[in-house]
Amino acid sequence: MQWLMVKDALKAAPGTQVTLKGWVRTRRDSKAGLSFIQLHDGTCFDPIQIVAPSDLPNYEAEVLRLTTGCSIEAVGELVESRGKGQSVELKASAIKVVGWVEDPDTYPASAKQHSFEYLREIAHLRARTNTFGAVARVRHTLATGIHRFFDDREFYYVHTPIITASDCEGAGEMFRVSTLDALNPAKTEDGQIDFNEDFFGREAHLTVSGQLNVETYCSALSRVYTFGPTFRAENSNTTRHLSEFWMIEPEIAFGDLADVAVLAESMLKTLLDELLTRRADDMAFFDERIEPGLIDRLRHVIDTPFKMLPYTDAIKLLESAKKKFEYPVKWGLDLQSEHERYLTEEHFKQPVVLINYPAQIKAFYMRMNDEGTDGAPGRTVAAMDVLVPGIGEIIGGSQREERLDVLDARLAEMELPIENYWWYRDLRRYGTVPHAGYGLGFERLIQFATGMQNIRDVIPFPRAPRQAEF
RNA sequence: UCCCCGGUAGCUCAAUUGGUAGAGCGAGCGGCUGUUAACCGCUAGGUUGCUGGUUCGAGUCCAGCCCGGGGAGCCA
Repeated sequence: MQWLMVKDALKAAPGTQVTLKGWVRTRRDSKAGLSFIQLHDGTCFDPIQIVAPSDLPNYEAEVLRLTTGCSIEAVGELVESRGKGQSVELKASAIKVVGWVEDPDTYPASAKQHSFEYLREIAHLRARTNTFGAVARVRHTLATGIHRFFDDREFYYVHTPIITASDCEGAGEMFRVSTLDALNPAKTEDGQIDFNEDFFGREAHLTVSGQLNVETYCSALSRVYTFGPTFRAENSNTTRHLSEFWMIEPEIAFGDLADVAVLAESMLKTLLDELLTRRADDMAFFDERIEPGLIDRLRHVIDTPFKMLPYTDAIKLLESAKKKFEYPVKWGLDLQSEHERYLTEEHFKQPVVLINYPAQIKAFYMRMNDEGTDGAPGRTVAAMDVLVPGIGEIIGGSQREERLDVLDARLAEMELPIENYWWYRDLRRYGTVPHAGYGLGFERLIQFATGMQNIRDVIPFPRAPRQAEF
C-alpha cells in the first residue's frame, strides 16, 4: 500500500488506494454511521478528511475515542468528497492507532484558539498548530531560498565559526564559552581568572557575527556568504530581538556600497516572490488570520523600487517633518526607532535604504567616504541600513575599509587594541581589494514575510533573557 | 536595564464601595446531524503567581519577590 504525504494525497486522483499517517486535529461523529477525522502531517497547511465508517472492527473501541493529538495510520481509498471544504477525502478501510493522548482533558494543545504567549510555553507542541506549522514551512522555504539565491549568483557558502576567540567582533555583549570551574576557576597571581588554563588557552565566546571571518574568504573566493546562528548577550526584551538568532552575511570582493544595496534589494524581492509562489497555502493563511492585507503589502514591496536616501538628506527630511518626535533629530545623532518608522511607514510607505552615516556612530571597519559626500557637514562612512515597514532595520551593511592606513587610524581613534586585529589587517596588507557586505536578520525577515508580531514566534525554540526552556 | 499593563478552572476572560468565585471554549457523558470554527442538554474541574501585612472578613487594599505582555534603549 502506497504511503502518501497529506500534501500529495490532496492532489492525488480519486480511486487511489493509500496509507496516510499523521496526527488527529478533530473528530466529529455522525449517527449516519461514520466519523470524520481531520488528519494533518505538517506537509502542507490543509489537513485531509478521513471518513471512518462504523463497521470498522475497532470503531467503537478506538475510533470513537480518538481525540486531538492522537497519531494514527489510516488505510483506504481516496474518493471525491461528498461534503464541502475539500475535494478529496480518504474513505478508510482500516485505522490503526499509533499513539494515544493519555489525558485529553489536559492535552496542552487542545482544539481551541490559544494565545501565542501560552503556546510559547509549550514550544514542544506548538508546531502542531496551524500558525506554527505555517511559520515552520515558511522558515524552511526562506532558508532554502537564500541558498538558491546565492548559489544562482555564484556565491560560495562559507561556514564561519560559532566559537570565537578573536576579541574584535564588537557587535554587542558576548556569551563566554568556558570549561573552567565556575565556582572555583583557575586564578593568576594577582587574583584574576586565568584564561590560559581555559579550554582554548584564552578567553572564548559565542560569535556575534561571521562578518570578519567571511571577509577572509571573500578575499580569496570573491563572492561568499555565511548563514548561521549568532549570539548576543544583551538584556533586550523586545518583539524583535533574540539572544540566539540566525544571520545571513554576503560579502562581495571588488564591490562597493551600491553593489550590496542592489544585492540586498534583489535578494529581498526574490525571496518574497518565491515565497508567495511556493507557500501560497501558508501565505493565504497569514493574509487572512495574522495580518490582513499582507500579500498586497508584499506584492507592493516586490514591485516598487526601494527608496535610497543619504543619511544627511534623511536628517533634513525629518527636521522639516510636521510630526513631533520624542527624541531629537540632529546631524551626527543616530536615528531612533520613531524616526526610522516615520521614514519607512509614513513618509515613503516602502522599504528605505539609508546610506552614508556619520562616522562617529558606526563601526571601525566601515569605509571612510570622501569629504563632502552628500554635502554632509562631517565625516561619513559607506554604511547602509535597509528599513522596512513594521520591523524597522532588517539589514545593516557597509563597504569595508580596505586601506590599511585609514583602518589603523580608525582603530586608534576608537581606542581598539590593534594587536587583536592582526589577521584582519593582513587582508589589507596582502592584496587588499575594495569589498562590501551586509547582515540580514533571518528572523526579522520571517516576521516581515508573515506578519508575525513577536520574533519569539518565528524561531522554533527562542532564546531570550531568562528564556531557554526546551 | 528603564517605563506602562497584567497573573483567577486545561485555555481565554468576568467578579460593583473589601462580604459565600462565574461564563465561554476545551474535556467527559447523552441527543441530533455527510460533518467540517458543527449544533443542543447534562457533568466534572479552583491553595485566585509566591511571601508577608492591614482588616471581623482580602481575588479585590499595602509591601517585597517571581513570571508574562507591550513600549524604549542596544541592534539584525
